[in-house]
Amino acid sequence: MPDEKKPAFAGNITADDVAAEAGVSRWTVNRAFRKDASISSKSLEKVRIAAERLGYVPDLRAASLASDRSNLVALLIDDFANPHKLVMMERLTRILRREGWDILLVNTLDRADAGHALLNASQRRVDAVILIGIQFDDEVLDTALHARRFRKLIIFARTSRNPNTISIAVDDVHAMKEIANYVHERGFRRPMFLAGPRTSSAHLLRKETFVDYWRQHFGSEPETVSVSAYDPTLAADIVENTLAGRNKATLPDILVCENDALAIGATDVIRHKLGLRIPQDIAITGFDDVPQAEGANYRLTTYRQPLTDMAEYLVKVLGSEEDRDFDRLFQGTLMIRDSA
Amino acid sequence: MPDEKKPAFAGNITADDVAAEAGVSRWTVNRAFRKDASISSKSLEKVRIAAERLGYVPDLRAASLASDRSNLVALLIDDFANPHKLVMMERLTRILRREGWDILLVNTLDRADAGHALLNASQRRVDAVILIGIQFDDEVLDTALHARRFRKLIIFARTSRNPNTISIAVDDVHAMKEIANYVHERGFRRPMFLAGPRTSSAHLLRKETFVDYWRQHFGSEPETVSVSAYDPTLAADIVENTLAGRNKATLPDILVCENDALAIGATDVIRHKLGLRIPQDIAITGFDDVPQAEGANYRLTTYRQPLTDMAEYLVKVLGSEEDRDFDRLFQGTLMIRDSA
DNA sequence: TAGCATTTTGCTCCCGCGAGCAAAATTAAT
DNA sequence: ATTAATTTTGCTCGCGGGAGCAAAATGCTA
Repeated sequence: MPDEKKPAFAGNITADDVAAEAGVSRWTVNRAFRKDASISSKSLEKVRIAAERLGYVPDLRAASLASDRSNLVALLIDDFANPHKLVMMERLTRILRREGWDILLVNTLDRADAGHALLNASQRRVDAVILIGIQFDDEVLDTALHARRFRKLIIFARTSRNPNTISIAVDDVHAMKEIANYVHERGFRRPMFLAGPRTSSAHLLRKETFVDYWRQHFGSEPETVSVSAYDPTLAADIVENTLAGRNKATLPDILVCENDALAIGATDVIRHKLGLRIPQDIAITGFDDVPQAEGANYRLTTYRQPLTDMAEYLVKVLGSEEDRDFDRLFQGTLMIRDSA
Repeated sequence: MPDEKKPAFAGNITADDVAAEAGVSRWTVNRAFRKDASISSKSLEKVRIAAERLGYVPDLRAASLASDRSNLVALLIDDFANPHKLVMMERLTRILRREGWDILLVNTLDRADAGHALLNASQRRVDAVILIGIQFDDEVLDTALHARRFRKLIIFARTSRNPNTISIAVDDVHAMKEIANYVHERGFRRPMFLAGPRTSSAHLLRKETFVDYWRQHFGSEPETVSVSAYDPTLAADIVENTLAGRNKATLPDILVCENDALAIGATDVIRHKLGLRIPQDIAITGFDDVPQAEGANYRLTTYRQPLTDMAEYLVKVLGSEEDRDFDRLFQGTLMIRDSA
């Protein structure tokens, strides 16, 4: 007694069924669903009609198993408190899907979990792994690569020193020098650098570049403070503790932040807890250009990463057979707004 | 001439290789990697060692093909401008992964794309589809269900009237009544309701509930305004256009927003463009309790959804064989802060 | 219309693993 | 020690489709 009111679970319709219905062989049916296959328009039409009637769609697991191509990429991500992650995901998922790539999303809980996350992806036989998390330092990457079961490992929006990876990122060194120059030009003299987690080796680049460049060109040694995650809430706490009780003389005149997540947290606390005005009492710069940076509330001077270009480049890399590893740096744009 | 400096692509090691290495049969190797299988601890150990040496991990595509269980769920999402989506994704991915579910992420570009997105998921033979997008109205759902090739269709964080779906959501009706009562108690008399897209049939519930309840209990008819997406930037524009030029008498005394994304955009523009104080000149309430709602900048009075409980319930539903469809409503919590 | 080149179709043999059963090995009971 | 009960192991067959080749069908030329 079939349950009429509920749509049936149609998982068991196979190419053989369609073949029988259309009066062709199974292989002709499969060819009808492959874009490069040689098939006459007549049988294509017959198959289309039969497939439509039966509600058939090819099984990508089986296709993947037989062809050794999954058309799946794993996206390993963490750091969900950072609003920029949402932007990156949107851009990547949109462009990858447009090019026919499906995405396996893996939330990498912490550094110890990174290996499991990679293993997870391996078992699905993904064609490539894209890392947009921050937990993947060189040590983790090495063990991951040891047991690599995917063709490409791509680090997105972060530079990597590891020779066996492909990295697609903005040119941090160039960017931070541009920021440093801008800050100095605008007359700021006592910058403080607000950095992310110390463990995040790749991002150290921004801090190091800024501090070294400032020291060499403008003499003084900038103060630096570190937050244990790219989380506005944590940044707010640290900034409050660091700056509370300072007076005009001891307060930095600008807070240069490693990214917008930190800058946003800092802005909130500086205005509402410390009661200071931005940029008059203290200016702020960020990095990433998240959507809210442009809004009326923050008007944050920041550095825009060309995410769309980077994502387009990523799909090009995925499509190419070239398996030589390399890095690719993009140039961003300084977005000057009211905060500095 | 093997390339020594680069880790090999180890995709071709199969259970047969491990079997030969360990001196057992292929099936014993596979059993060693299944948790419910009957295997002696001696051969388990032998297999573990051999697998470790060869770098073997089972192929989940093949396992899925043979067992008709993929342990994969598709997560269909859109509306990336809404910060609450990031929170939902974090919670869902964390809990699903903990329970052994892998996630296929699909960015549903627009309403017309919804069908393709579902098809996409079908072809990977996912065990279930989770919808956290807003594009899925009843019409789209019906065509989706027509060709259903997955066992469960779950609508998360939204109620659905469709009888063939499972929905897990917060009790919007109860919530909006609670908000309406609170607003009235605090002495507000001229609320304006800021709603999301008119097409989003499910969310209409919040607006309708608030407006009807207010009219019935407190006499007056609240003004309502609609924004075409849950995007703070768009909300800001609409609010500015709507409220600009109004004086004390014509200005609403409180802006009740359908969710925090709208409330945040409204807050920014009310403060920085219209130059009004919150809550003295105009108060604001939201819905969702996104992380920034608690921050020093917004201090938003809003309604918290019990996301963790909802996600835990979701994995329970996924695990059960029960395929009767049903809805489950959760009770949230009114978070009273400074904005109202 | 014959003769040949070119498409189109069907087929064999895999891809890597699981269900379910029969044979073998181990353990328990008498 | 012998037999029965139980666990462990190996095996056949199938999951749904792809690569690559041979057979069949079609198009083209003279």
